Amino acid sequence: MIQPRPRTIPEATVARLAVYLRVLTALADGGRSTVSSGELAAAAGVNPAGLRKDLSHLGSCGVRGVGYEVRTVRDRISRVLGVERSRACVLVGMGNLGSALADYAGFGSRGFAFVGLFDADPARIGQSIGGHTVRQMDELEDVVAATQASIGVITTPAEVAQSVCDRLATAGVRSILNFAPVTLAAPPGIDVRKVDLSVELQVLAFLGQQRLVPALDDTAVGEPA
Amino acid sequence: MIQPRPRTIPEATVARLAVYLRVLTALADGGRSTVSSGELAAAAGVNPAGLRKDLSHLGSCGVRGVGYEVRTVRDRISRVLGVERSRACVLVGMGNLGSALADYAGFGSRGFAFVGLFDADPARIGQSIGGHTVRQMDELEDVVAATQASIGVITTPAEVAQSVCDRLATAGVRSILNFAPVTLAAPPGIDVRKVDLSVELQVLAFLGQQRLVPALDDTAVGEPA
DNA sequence: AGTTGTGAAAAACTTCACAGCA
DNA sequence: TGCTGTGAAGTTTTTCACAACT
Repeated sequence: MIQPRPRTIPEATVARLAVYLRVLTALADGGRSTVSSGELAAAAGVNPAGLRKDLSHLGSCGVRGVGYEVRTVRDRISRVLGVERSRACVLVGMGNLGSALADYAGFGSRGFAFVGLFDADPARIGQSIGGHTVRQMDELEDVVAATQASIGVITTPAEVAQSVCDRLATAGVRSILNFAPVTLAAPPGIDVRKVDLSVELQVLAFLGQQRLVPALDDTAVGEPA
Repeated sequence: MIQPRPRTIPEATVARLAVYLRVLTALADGGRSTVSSGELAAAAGVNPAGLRKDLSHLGSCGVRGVGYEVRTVRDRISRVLGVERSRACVLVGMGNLGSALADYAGFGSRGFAFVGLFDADPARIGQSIGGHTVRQMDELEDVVAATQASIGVITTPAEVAQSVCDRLATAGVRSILNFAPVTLAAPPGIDVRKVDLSVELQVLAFLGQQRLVPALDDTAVGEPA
């Protein structure tokens, strides 16, 4: 039984492919035609062998002794990641973070189009952010249905995030990116991914602190000096 | 105080501890005195056995047959994560995202204090965001030195992120959280952590698309067109 | 009974090392 | 020669299963 390419690409690989795609796009724009795994890996901050293994998941297309053809690999990653077709996203919660996302041009070039911005605060409704008008929550279901939006982004306060999640799921969104600092429960079949900025900072702080400790080995963790 | 425990807590565990801490804080505020690993795990979105293993890294303190004492575990995680003492952070790049972070109250309660906001754009200098005044880049080194800031957050455009990173590192910052969509090179001993919002969306989109595909099995991903 | 703490098994991921090919 | 592609080894992380304890 021949199964040369397992149909599933590891999640860790997918995340890195997105990074490679960015680097390759920049290289292609700069007129570069080939790269070696070493150079590409350095630019992406990963190990060269790992990069080669990642690329091998897309039925890889390097040339031994030479390297990878920039545009070929770029296009192949685009195709696998589905960047080619644009995906409709709705964004709920137009506070500072929501506004920042709505206004960030980088998403458009990566195949994401915000087709609806929503907020519960009447003061924000009607405002224009990143070329879109903020709508009231009532319209959420209709917009999702009309635009076939498949992705929802939640940037609301934590208290309402779950109910927004429920509404998005019911409305037909299939993937949710959650910035609210709560763990969301979603029906099976709905993919929820969480980005927690405080957690990132805390991990960073912990690692930084840990780097200093191994000398003073047995002083307990929290001794104030 | 004997310390038979290995001094290193796995990074994956650290990230989850931060999540548990949030849940425990909410429970404590709600007057709850004990939780089982099952309930806590559900609230944090993880597997109960994994949660127990995570907590075991802090010399765990559950009661068999009963569960964990909410405040005890909360305090212990706080101590290990170093949330108790406040950490000085500087933030460079006061666009939408930078402003959102500066204005987010959640950081303060988690032990992070922004002690300096910086931007290169003269139009932004002097503005007040989240109770702090935006300063010009010239002052970066002085502020880092004066405040002993150990964490730097980069929310600048990609093009200048590397130079900001270099300046932060030279100024004495030891950990950097990078939101700019580039991979930064930093001197050894400096910890860089990256949050890439586009990558998160792309992974989400890929996983969503992948869920639909397994039917059409052999239409190859990489047919050279 | 009910729940923790943890060794041991399993899975996922990373790195190494080198064969294979241009 | 130089660089890719990949099996194999190594490491980390997750999951399981159950003894230990209240």
